[in-house]
This record gives sequence, structure tokens and C-alpha cells, in this order.
Amino acid sequence: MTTELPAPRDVPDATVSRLPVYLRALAELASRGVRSISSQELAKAVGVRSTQLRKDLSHLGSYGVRGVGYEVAHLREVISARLGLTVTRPVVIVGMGNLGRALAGYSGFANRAFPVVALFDRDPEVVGTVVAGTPVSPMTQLARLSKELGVTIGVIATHPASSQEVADQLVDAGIRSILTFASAVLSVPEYVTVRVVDLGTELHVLAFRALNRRTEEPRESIS
Amino acid sequence: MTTELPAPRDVPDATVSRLPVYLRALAELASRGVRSISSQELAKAVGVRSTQLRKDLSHLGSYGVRGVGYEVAHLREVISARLGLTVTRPVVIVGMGNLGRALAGYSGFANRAFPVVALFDRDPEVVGTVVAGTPVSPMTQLARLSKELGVTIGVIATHPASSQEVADQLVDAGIRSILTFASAVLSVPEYVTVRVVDLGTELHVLAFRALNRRTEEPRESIS
DNA sequence: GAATGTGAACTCCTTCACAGCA
DNA sequence: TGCTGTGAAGGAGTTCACATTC
Repeated sequence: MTTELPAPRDVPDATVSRLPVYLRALAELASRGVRSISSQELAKAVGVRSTQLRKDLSHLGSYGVRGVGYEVAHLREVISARLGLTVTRPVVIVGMGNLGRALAGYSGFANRAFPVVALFDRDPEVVGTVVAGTPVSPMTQLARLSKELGVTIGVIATHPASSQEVADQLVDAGIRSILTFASAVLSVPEYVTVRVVDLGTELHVLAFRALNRRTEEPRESIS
Repeated sequence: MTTELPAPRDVPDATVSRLPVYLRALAELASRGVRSISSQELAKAVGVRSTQLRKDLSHLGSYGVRGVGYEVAHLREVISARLGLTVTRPVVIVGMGNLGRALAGYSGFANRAFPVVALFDRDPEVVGTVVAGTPVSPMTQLARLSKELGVTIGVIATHPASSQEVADQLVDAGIRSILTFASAVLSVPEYVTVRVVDLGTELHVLAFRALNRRTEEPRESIS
């Protein structure tokens, strides 16, 4: 056993979406040999306020030392455990266009307990080729391979027009977490979680901000 | 003149992030020849509640007809105008790895008033090659080309280790909106807007949801 | 009758102020 | 003294209820 989960209260969504950022910063600190850090310093490193950071961490339990700060190694373990990163979660990617290839080779997937174990495409020309060390399989193999390999997350990197069809196949294959890069609303059973990353939306939001340039909320700086 | 902006009140962040989704659904409807739609139908198509949709639209002004619904073409114009999509916003992409190439060829950029006008890489081997119809330029040309081409948005598709350096160069080139795919916190002047898309974070959040499978909030269905 | 538009209630998140502890 | 942890206050966003208009 590595780390217990002593405080099983539930963690707000907003906090969950920040935990990975804290985790990354802590990994960086650890690699630089930093062993202990205050909420103020860590907050500055990730661009949030120190009270926000402490409140977030308080949802996981109390792991800091008053007057001192947090132990980097321990905090990493606690956050990892809470995010469920102690378990390996095999990933499949469907759609081997430019984006799919980029994702297949993306190291952020391989690290952090998310190994890419299979790739799929419907184009017979692409099937059988090897991308980033993994052979591309035909869609007909999706259910079988996913079950064999214990896949829990499916990534959709196809055109929006096929994304619903792919989502249906992923669901049939027993996958309950879907990350899609196709800008289309997916309809899935309520027990399936979908996250949409849409590049067009990101640009739209940037464009809006540029138009209505708001004074940025001040970030914390060490006084 | 195409569309006026009669209600210049400010639009909440949460609403802004949903407007692109509405816009996409409206484009789809228009292409299918739909001329008018109720908030309930449109809400169902994008996966939000009808009251949310109406409240969002109310921030832009009153454009619906009571007892009838919204005119698709008009609503598209209003949202486009409010998002600033009537102006062309040239984009540059820095980093021609797999992800950079995928983004360069991504049609969601070319459409919607975001033409990719220049690509950059620091590798001399890559400079001079043509990606998706655009030649790759050396970093030394970034400031000059960006100014000449009137670039307003910079996309960072490099490794996290170089992303701060690239961000500095983008800022020096006069760019005030940055979209980065590198999982690192960027420090920029307060007049620059940064949006981070991190694939690792998305997976972490999915993993957490899978672990603490929550009953999804019910989506609207037409009764 | 049918659907919009919006004040008011409610829920969720953030920030403040400060008590508690090393 | 210095920094964490947290109840309370404040703010933002969502949902409700219903008045309003075609």
C-alpha cells in the first residue's frame, strides 16, 4: 500500500480540474529537488491564489504543516491517489488523421498512467501501418481488443461527421470515458462521461477576449 | 453594415464559452434548411437546458419572437458579431511536430475567420518545408511576418520546455492572444490573454470522473 | 396557446478574515 | 512568528417561476 485516502468527502468539480495542474507543478518541483513548499509559492507557480490552493487541498484532507508548508513528495501521492492515477488506464485512439497521429505520439498520454494500447481507423490503407510504435487496427476489432486490453478511455480524433458512430462503437465496447476532439455533441448513455476539446471554441473565446479586452484578474505575487 | 450590436452590456464568461457551441449547432441547422427554432429544440441539440440558452441569449439582447422561437440566420449573425467573428483574425502556429502539423491542417482553423497565415519551427531541417500549403519559416522571421500579416493569435505547439521562450517571442511580435498546447504555466504581461489546452489534464479529469462516477445531470428532452 | 425574457431563489465557487498549530 | 485550515461573506452562474408578447 502506498497512500491511504483518509478523507473521502467529495471534491468540487472546479477543484478537480485544478488538481492536475498542481500535480504537474509538483512533479517539476520534485525534479528540481525541492522537498517542501508553501501554498503561496506553489500558488504563484500555477497562477492561482494561495487561499484557493489551500481550500482545494483542504478538500483532500489536511496534509500541510502549519508554519512550514507542504511536503512535495507526499502531496504528489495524495493528489495522484485522489485522481485515481495509481491505477493504469489504457487508452484507445480512433481516427488516424493528423490529429490522431499527433495524439498517438503525445508523451503526455504515455506518462501519467494513460498508455495508448491500440489505434483504429476505418481506412483500409491506413490499417496495418504502425503509428508511434502501435499498429493500426480496423474498426471491426475495436470491441474485442478493447475488452482484451482492459481499455477504459476512448479518444475520438475523427471528423465530426463520424464521431457519433464512433462513440456508439466505443460504448458498445464497454468504454465509459470518452474524450473527443470532434466538434459535435455526442449522445451517449448517462453512465458514460464525455469531454469535448474543441479547437474552434478555444479560438472563439480568445477572439472574444481580444475584442472585449478585460483587465486580467491579478495573480498572486510573493510580497 | 451587416449587424448592429445594440446591447453592449457585458457577457458572462460562462456564456461566452457556450456561444461557439450554439453557433455551430445553428450552422448545422442552417445547412439543413431550418429557418426557425425554439429554445427548447436548440437546447436539446447542444445539450443544455432551454432556460440556460434563453438566459445566455438574453445577454446579447432580445432576438427571439415570443410564441415562435428564433430565426436561425439572424441568431447566427448576432452571435458571430458578438464573438467578433466578422473580423478576420490571422493565426500563426509555432512548433511543427505532430501536433503543429495537425493544427496547421485543421479545417476548424481555416473556417470561421481564423486563417493560418504562417508556420514556424526552430529546426533548420523543417524550415522551408511546406505543411498544409504553408511554408515553414524560421523563428527569426516571427516578429516581422506577424506584423506584416496582421497576426492577432499565436498557437504554441512546442514542447513545454520551450513554451515560455516562444510565448515571449509572440508577445514581442505584438501578439496579444495565445493558445498553448504545452502543459506549462506561461508568464506574460497582463494585457496578453492565454488559453491552455492540456491533454493530460483532460485525461486526469476523465479518470477522476470514472473513479467517482456521478449520476450525470439530466439533459433536456422534448416532452 | 406557445414560446420568450427576466427578476428572484438557489447552488456552487472564490475570497476574506482569522483561529489554530508548529 | 509563519503558514495552514476553515467558517463566513461575497460573487458568479444556474434554475425557477411567471409576466409578457406574438
